[in-house]
Amino acid sequence: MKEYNHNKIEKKWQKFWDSEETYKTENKFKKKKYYVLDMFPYPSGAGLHVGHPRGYIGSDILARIRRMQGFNVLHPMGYDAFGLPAEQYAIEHNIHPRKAVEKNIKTFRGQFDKIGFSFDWSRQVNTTDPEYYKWTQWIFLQIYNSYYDLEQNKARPISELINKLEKTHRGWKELSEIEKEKILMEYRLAFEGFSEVNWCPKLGTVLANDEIVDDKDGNPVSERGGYPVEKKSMRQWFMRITAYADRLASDLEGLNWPQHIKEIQKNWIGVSHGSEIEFKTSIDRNIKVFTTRADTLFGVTYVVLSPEHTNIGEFIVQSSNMAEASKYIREAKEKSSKGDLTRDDKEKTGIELKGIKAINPANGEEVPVWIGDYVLASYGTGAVMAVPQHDERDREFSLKYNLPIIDRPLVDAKEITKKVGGKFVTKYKMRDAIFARQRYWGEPIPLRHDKNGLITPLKEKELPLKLPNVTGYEPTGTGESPLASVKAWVKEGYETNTMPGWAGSSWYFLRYMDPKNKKNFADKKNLEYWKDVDLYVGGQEHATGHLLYSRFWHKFLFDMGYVPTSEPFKNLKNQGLIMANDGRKMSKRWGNVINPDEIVKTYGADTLRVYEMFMGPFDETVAWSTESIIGSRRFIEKVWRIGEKVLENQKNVSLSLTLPRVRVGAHTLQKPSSDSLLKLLHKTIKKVTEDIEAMRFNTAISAMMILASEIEKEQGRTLDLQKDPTLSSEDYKKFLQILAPFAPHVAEDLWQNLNSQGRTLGSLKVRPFHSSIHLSKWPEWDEKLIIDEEVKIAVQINGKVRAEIEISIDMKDTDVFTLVENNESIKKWIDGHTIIKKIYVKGRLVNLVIS
RNA sequence: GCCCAGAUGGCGGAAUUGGUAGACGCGAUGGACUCAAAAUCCAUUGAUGGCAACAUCAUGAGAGUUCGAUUCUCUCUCUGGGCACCA
Repeated sequence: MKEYNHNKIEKKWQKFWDSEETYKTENKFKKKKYYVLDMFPYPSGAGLHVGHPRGYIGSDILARIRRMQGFNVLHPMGYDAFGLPAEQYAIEHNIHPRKAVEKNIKTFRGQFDKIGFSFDWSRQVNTTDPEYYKWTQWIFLQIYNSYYDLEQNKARPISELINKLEKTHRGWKELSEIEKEKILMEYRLAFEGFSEVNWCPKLGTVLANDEIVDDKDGNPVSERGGYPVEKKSMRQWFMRITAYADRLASDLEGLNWPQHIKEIQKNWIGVSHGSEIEFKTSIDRNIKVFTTRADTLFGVTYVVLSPEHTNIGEFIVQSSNMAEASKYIREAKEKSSKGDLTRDDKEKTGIELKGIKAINPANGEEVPVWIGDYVLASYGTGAVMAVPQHDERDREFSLKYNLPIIDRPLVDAKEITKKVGGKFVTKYKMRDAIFARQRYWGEPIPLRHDKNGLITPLKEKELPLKLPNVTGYEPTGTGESPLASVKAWVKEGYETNTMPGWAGSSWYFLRYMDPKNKKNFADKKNLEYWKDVDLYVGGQEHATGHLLYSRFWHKFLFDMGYVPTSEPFKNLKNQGLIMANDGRKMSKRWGNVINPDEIVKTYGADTLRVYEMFMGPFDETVAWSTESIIGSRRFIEKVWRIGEKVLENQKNVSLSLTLPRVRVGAHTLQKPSSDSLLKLLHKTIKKVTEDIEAMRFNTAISAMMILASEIEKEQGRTLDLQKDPTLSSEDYKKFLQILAPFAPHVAEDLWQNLNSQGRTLGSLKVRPFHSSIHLSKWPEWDEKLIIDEEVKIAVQINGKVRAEIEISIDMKDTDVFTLVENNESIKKWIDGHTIIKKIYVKGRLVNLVIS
């Protein structure tokens, strides 16, 4: 018997698949398609650890079974290589980011190849490739040149808006280009604006909210380094994602995604339906408030404005405590470290605007007007009607400042809104997305600014606008992108901000459909054929980032008629994390990282794959245990041993034949499988098929382990007695086929050996080539074979199991009860008792309720 | 604080719509094979009592519904994740 040498076998077949192009996907438009996608990785310098492949193995198993089931499978891989870490790495190692990315991609590819994935590498994409980001820029321009038409509830070209404005607004034509631009900027789906950013002078960079922590005095500092952070207003590019808030929220319902991911997105979008109500005041200014509780309008005791409210100045100048109020606002702004978006949850403060009263439109009551830092300027109208009786925050504020709390009856929200002339509106927590980074390593934004500030988009033929080479990637220290110090760049008037990391990843799944297209981001025919992603596998950390942004872009492309579906990912599955042995996340910093290369070297890729799928449920967090891998390795070895024996037997039979025919082969001349083993085989085929489709890989493997053990036992018995296996090699091949998605190398090796043997005619060697097991037809199970006619059922007395009996599956319940009541071990329990109730659950159990 | 998910042997985990809790794997103990070791195979392995047949108790804690609850309901504890003054 040959030794199981995983290194030899795995290398051999990886080479074979590569040279045979086993996994190459053609656009066969007649064949039914299946698109299995992994979230493409960011190729970091650290390479893959053992946790990364988990999702890829799961999706690979799906890709393989679908291929065998006759689908035309698209299963691509690529790299999301723009972004801060590459730039950081470049600075630290003094190497151009492009070079660093190239190097890291090579490492990644090497690691991928060792694990035996069935990716079609001819479709690889790389977001930093100018041929790729040309289309990222192109999509940006489409978004820039569009607005959201509220009547049609979809995006339309900005030219349509201009037409409308020309017709309806006489003065439009007289406006200067700059003035027009200003107005249009209010509509464009990609627009320029200013925003307060978290500026860290020491790092010379802008930080995201989650990159900031509080130091021991409660002051905001950078997470990295602990340097002070301040606010700074900066020119930015934005994406008007809020235009899609409603559709992004409501379309979630139709998606087959994990419930909690949908929940996270829903909360993030934060839809609330309410009313906008105007309060007249004692000065010549109204205060518009937003409320979801118009029914509490009679309970209003004061009105509060945010310190950043747009009209705050006009109120302050008319108040009798103007100096005090201005001082309060200044302090409030300083206090809010992370911008008004997420003011720290400290104690609420406020100040009354003395001398100004607001009038409750419901009953004409005069109430005081306050400024309070618990009101956010960026949500609703930036002003709130306070009802301490029904709102906890208003109550807290009232208690602190000794404001009255009154109990008034509730009224109908709709009626009262109408009565006071309010409007029904929907508000969202979600903000427009900032679409600019003051960084080098990102897609250049394809726009020109002229001296007067007029913006012109680049023409399509000018794309891609390639990143220029620079001498240094360090932040400029002024907050501007390193591109601002490239003379030629600035001379052309090119935008110096680059796109954020999520730009390239918002549409890459479309590029895989037609990755080499030079005329379009993808050809229409391909887009219509591959349509959308049937299964998307990735981590749940992208719930509010990538998964939301790509839905947004996709909806935009759908509105404009570029893609055939309004949602990109029909089904989504999240793989769970693999923690280290010590229960912590795998990280260089804890020194607990396990490299898959080492596992592959010692145990083999097939073992790694089986183990990672066997560890636990696919979507749950599990801890790595190198100790436990051995179980998966033993299983593979068992499969190997069985295979070697099948091969041996086949050889014996074929030797005894005088004139074997090539096509018939030895196996068909063997005895059919024994009943029980055949039955088990078919049950296993069913279980594995169904489990893979539901991504219950752990139980699928468990079922195959049971089958393998049974086969080996049977082999042992029959070989010892009569040298005649009871499992035909045809049946054994079916087992190999269902194992193939999990352990593609061993399965292929044994499959090829079994197939090529029958083709050897004495000294006449037939070319030992057979089509791959991975392109063979997935075995079917025989429903008739699976049914158990005799079943063991439990007999319970008052819910406690007292005996077990064997009955035929279609026995009538009365007969079953008779059998049970005459059973010796049951008799002793029912003697002297009366049977109150008899329950028979078909094929499962009998329960007798006795007094 | 609010929202979501989860808790089962020494460990990872199984358990169709409520129906024999602990499949499968790791580890452990004993045995076979071997000069020996490795590998492999066999047996045992939730707890307690008993020589045993067997009995009792067990799915984070407590209650409830039910003939029957790991599964459904309520309360609580802990763990993981999300949001964090969104009116």
